[in-house]
Amino acid sequence: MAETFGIIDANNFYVSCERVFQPALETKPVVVLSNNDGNIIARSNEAKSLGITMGMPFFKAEPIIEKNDVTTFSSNYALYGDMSRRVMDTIDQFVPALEHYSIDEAFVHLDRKTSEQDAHKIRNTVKKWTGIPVSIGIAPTKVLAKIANSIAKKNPKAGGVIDLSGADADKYLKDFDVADIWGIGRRYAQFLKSEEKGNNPQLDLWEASGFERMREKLKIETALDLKNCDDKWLRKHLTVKGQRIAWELRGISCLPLELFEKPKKGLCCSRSFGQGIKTIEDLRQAVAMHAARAGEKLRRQNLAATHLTVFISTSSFRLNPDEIYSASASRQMLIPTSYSPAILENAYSLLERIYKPGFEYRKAGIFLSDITFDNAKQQSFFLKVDEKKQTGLMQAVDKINGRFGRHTVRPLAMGFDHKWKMKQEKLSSRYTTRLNEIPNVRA
DNA sequence: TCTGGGGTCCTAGGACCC
DNA sequence: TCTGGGGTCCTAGGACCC
Repeated sequence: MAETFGIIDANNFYVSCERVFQPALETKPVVVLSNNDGNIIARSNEAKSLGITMGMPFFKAEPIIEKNDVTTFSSNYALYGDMSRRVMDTIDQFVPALEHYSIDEAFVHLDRKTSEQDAHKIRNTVKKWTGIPVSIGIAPTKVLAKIANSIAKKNPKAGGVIDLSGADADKYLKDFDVADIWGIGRRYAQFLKSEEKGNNPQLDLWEASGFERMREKLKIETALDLKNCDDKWLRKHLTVKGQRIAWELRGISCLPLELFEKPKKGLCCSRSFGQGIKTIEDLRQAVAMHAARAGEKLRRQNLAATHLTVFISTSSFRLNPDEIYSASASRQMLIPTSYSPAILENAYSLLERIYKPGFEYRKAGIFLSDITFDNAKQQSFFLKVDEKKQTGLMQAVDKINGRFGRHTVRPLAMGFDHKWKMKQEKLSSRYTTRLNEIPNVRA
């Protein structure tokens, strides 16, 4: 029997998290900024209607923000991560299967007969227990459920839930912009909507012999257009992914629920700096921090990595090409490891290879790949490591940092005077994860 | 002055093997 | 001098997601 999918998606999630702890902001315009207070990454509906767009650089939005008294927050991932866990735990109690798709979205299976009532129950409970408002889309496939969800968000009358399982889905699809379909990005949307003949010599001949020419591009504007699109054409221009989307629009499920977290294939720690830095000493500190973070991430998932890449770059917004430089170097380590000092040592020597004086660097990072499970890793014949000691040391470090906050224990190499540290001028408290930042309530 | 930080999947093309 | 048809693996690049 066909399944029924639901997608449960928090409304303006980061903004909603902030509002839970500052209810006075409920009807006010609010935005949340990316790391380094660079771009706008979440907006309340009030902020959206002021014309603040997703991804807008903060300095460009600043005039609107000043003028309309928009409340602004630096991003507080400790808070959002914890709120996300609460939302997911709540949903989990109501559904037979849940895929934790992103920090603010879960795909679920629903009982077809009671899906709509169940959705309302989930929505109300999540709001009551966590304070976070969510919208729910229901449909026989994930792509359709995403569309239902997006319609639910835009129509206050829907009460936060739209069910597209009925036979009249086309009624919605014909008004749904192809650009807003899950899996269709800017490039594909532009391509689909264009109407050009392209340059196919075969078709030239065809046309020359008096037949009407088939178009290379088709002017596909809506979800309904894409649903009715020719499979071969789609496969050719949008690869199998495009074809799957069309099938999903037709109600044929191609994308199952992913119930188990797949082990990561690569792991990246990088950050741009609050200000430009020039010396290799400062870069070393930043790289040391990323090495420590990367080790921590690996250990938390019981993974180990063999391949290490270090990269540094200047700002890409520089106008003078002489001031732009970016480079990376990588190496295969001898054995898969999650031992921070080993990652650090390798990262340092890679950094030496790519550093060039005379540039103002804006970003550094490391990337780990060739990732295996820690207990399955292959030992090197040549390298004898006292693994027990290393594991013990890292466990102690992780435990202390978990209890007292990140970087309580850290490599000395990280230094103390962090010129490169990220800009976070409007950070809210970690209300839910730090005892000394728990809110006080006067009753 | 000021522009995020993670990830995934797919394909084409080259190198190499028999 | 001429000349084949398969396969695998790897990488780079391009698309997408939140």
